[in-house]
Amino acid sequence: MLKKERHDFVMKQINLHNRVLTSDLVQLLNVSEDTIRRDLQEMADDSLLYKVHGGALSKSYHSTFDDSSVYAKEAKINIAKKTTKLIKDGMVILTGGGTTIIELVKQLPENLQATFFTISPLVAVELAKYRKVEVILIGGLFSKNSQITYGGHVISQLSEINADLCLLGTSAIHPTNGLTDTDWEINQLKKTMMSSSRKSAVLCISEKLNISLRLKVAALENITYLITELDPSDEKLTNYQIKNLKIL
Amino acid sequence: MLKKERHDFVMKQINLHNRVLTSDLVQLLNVSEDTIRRDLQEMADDSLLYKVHGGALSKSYHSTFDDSSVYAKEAKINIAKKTTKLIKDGMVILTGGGTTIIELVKQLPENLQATFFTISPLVAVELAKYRKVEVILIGGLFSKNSQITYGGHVISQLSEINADLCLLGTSAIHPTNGLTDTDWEINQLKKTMMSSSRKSAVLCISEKLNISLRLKVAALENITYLITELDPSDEKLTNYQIKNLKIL
DNA sequence: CGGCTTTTTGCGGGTTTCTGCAATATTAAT
DNA sequence: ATTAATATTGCAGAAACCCGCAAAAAGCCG
Repeated sequence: MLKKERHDFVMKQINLHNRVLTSDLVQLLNVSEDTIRRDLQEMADDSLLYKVHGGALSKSYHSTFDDSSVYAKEAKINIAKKTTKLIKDGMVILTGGGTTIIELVKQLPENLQATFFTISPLVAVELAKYRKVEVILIGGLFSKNSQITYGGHVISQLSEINADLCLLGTSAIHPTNGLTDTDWEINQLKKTMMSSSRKSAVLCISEKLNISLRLKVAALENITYLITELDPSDEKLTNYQIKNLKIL
Repeated sequence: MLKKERHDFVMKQINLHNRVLTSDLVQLLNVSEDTIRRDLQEMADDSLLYKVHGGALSKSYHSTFDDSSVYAKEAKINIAKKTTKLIKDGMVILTGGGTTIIELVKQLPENLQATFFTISPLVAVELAKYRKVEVILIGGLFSKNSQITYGGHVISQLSEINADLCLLGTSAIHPTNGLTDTDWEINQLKKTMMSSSRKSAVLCISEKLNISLRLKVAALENITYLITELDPSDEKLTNYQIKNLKIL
């Protein structure tokens, strides 16, 4: 293995995962730690990556820190962390799009082994960073607004899936009106996704609570998990305490 | 063993394995290390390969990863601008993935009204910025390496399309061996895409010229346009001047 | 053909690069 | 504060490299 080949390999890993661990590289490339460290050092000198204790990070990842533009990021990370507990090895999961879901994907455990169906290209790209995760992107018309695929073709493919868990972002949720939305297409998609999954989890920042929109997606009774950044005992959630709905 | 013969031998090895070791060549060709080194040095001067400590690497291999920074980008923008002239309102276009294609999409005229089918989520996201462009993302298994969808499902959907123009990035192109690739899946995809389109354009930075890889995608005769950053009259392109292939 | 130049090739010896080891210091985490 | 993981530093052997030289091979010309 030539030095340059190692460097290329490292770059590939970094572009893929946004980070590398020294110890992983030692195993993968079968050389000593010193060699890896020297490699990383050199590449850092060429400012191809950002070296840190234990490995290295993607340069772009650090400089493109306008991730902060994601609204209510803290809350979403909190939600994401709770949600990961629902996800076990071997599961088949169906997901929509949205920043909340993307945040969730970033929080998944490194070695998760699962199958994800998604209608969101961005979620697919993010999921692809996990080695043991199989990603199936459901194709169809591509929506400019919501950055997901939609239309009859998508619906028909979704309806053929049999997933363990369905992860949905939220437009609005209300104690009596349940899950609602404004866009008819998205409404259809969400309905289909829920009926294709045994269980469904609704990821919802607290601001979306107690809002009701025009189109009904599902009644509270048909949701399995409601996940917010609040403590499950928070008083804002008392109205949602019904049988069959687990609040996390 | 004449020098020229050695050089040819080295090129063959490099096209096959993407790399050679000085020590291997010494054994295989039965000459001294110095001779090999001199050979590699000369070939590197002619920029036929990339010389490193211990051997040499394929030019294409090397440039795939990290050279996407500045120099290649200029070339890609140049290619993109030429390619936009092929694209007219009302066309149905099929595209693959890759940075060259992304660059192209960024250069499209603001008010283009066309239909794009693509297997690349990133291309889809980029295309979605154009108001009058309809984007259909073809779904299927999602490849972690190449960031495109692939597999039987994709192939079967591609084969149902009837496009006006097919835009392909290039792994390697060669005067006699035509368009080639290393990955079997991608090979299949490109073949299908070409047969689903009336015309096909190959976007190719000049570094990828005169390189031949293992799997054949198409003969030069079956390509409609070859687009590089060079002037069409550049001598590097003379070997590609055949009937039916328009060089831009 | 015989001398002349040029090219090619191998060799010796000195230099640089690469890589792993060991001892020591630093950092992260509990 | 203690411990385990990770970094740093210097070193040494091996491998690869570079440079100049000279012999052999090939080309050139009268």
